[in-house]
Amino acid sequence: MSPEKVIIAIVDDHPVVIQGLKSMLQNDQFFYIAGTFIDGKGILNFIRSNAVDIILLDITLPDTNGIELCKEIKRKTPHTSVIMISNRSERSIIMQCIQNGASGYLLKNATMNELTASIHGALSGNIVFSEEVKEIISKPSVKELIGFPRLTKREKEILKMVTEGKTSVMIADELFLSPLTIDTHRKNLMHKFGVNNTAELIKIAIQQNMI
Amino acid sequence: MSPEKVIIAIVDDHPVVIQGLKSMLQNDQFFYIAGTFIDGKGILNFIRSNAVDIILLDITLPDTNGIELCKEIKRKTPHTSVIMISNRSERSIIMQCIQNGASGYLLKNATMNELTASIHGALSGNIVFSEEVKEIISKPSVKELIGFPRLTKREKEILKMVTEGKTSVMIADELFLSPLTIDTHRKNLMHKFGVNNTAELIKIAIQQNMI
DNA sequence: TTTTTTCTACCTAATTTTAGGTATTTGATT
DNA sequence: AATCAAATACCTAAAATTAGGTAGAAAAAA
Repeated sequence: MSPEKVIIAIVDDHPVVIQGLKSMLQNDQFFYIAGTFIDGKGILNFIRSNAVDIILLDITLPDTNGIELCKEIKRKTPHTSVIMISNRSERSIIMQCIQNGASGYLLKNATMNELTASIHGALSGNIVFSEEVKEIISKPSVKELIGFPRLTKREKEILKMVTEGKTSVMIADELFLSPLTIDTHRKNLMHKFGVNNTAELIKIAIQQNMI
Repeated sequence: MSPEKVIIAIVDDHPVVIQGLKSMLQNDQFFYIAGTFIDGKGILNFIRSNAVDIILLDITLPDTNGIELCKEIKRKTPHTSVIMISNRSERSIIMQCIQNGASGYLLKNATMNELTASIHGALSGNIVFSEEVKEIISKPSVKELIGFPRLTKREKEILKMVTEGKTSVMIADELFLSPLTIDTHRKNLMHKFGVNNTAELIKIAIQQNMI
């Protein structure tokens, strides 16, 4: 491998997509595909001992979600650029990825030209979007203008359990915590979302894809 | 092209997926890819003047949905086998496809082996599924067995207001009813859905698109 | 190392929901 | 006219949530 090549890793749980990306990128002599992975564990393990320039990362993965994984990758190897490749077009998701250090966001219907252009763009330090994504982020909806609050790990965990219909006592049992602690977290969650009861909390959480 | 080759067409709105399928199938000397299409119009037009053995068909397409398209294809060219390729794993969707004449259903995380095996299987007149799909169709979910309950007009109205975060008192005020009446309706709603609290009620209602 | 955030846990009290019922009235269907 | 589903309203009592705090320990960031 000549040193001037761009080292690329692909993370996607769909073999077809991996194959597609690989075959698209192999046409370009400047790209070298160092590895392909079907889950988060695989890529995290790989970057511990291998330098990678670009990671093409799917949002939905079997063992974790791409948004969290992106954060993790940027924390461990900040010099690696992450380009998200997803079929989710919700603005909130795109924004979260950028927040977590992603250098770009492409929908899966992106063309080959968009893909290669994005990689070159990301290498130059730009944040890159496919055409469709650009449109989505350019017009924030009224709802999203408020922005959704940033939740802690624990809060996300408890929010999920609340949407599953579990009571504070049940959650406390499951997490080996005091029910009073769960109540505090619920209180904080409602305060962050600006709502007054569980019903609104769940509705917003589902609408914002936070669960 | 030698006549004994299997003539294949691919329909998917994601260039990456098309590329992936193509590159997977090109390794097999018995397969000939006659065309790739990103929408329903394209393939319908193509089969008017070209014989095709197998169509790999995505569920989600820009101009129509794969389920209807499958029906249309089978109506026009019954000798062509359609294999659905989708990332939707809902039992109801899979069943509809089979109903509409599909010869198989693969999830997008299917392996290359599953793909080629499915094509050969479909050519032999079998209906083929990837492993994961087999599991899904073998065990109907509890939810689907029960089916979702029939709600009365009033119940739907109150369910909607509950999901908006309104308390029984607020709803009662708005509808000029006793709060106790609202409680009864909520009780009946929960009973019909088989849940124990508002959280589960809302989650199910949203998931079933009842609100 | 210092600072800040997050997680933990408690207090009191009011409000709301949930679980068992029962029962009358209204409106449609037979 | 009789019947049945739907809508209304009530009873009691337990369980759960919500609102207003405070505060120490642990973890992460600066």
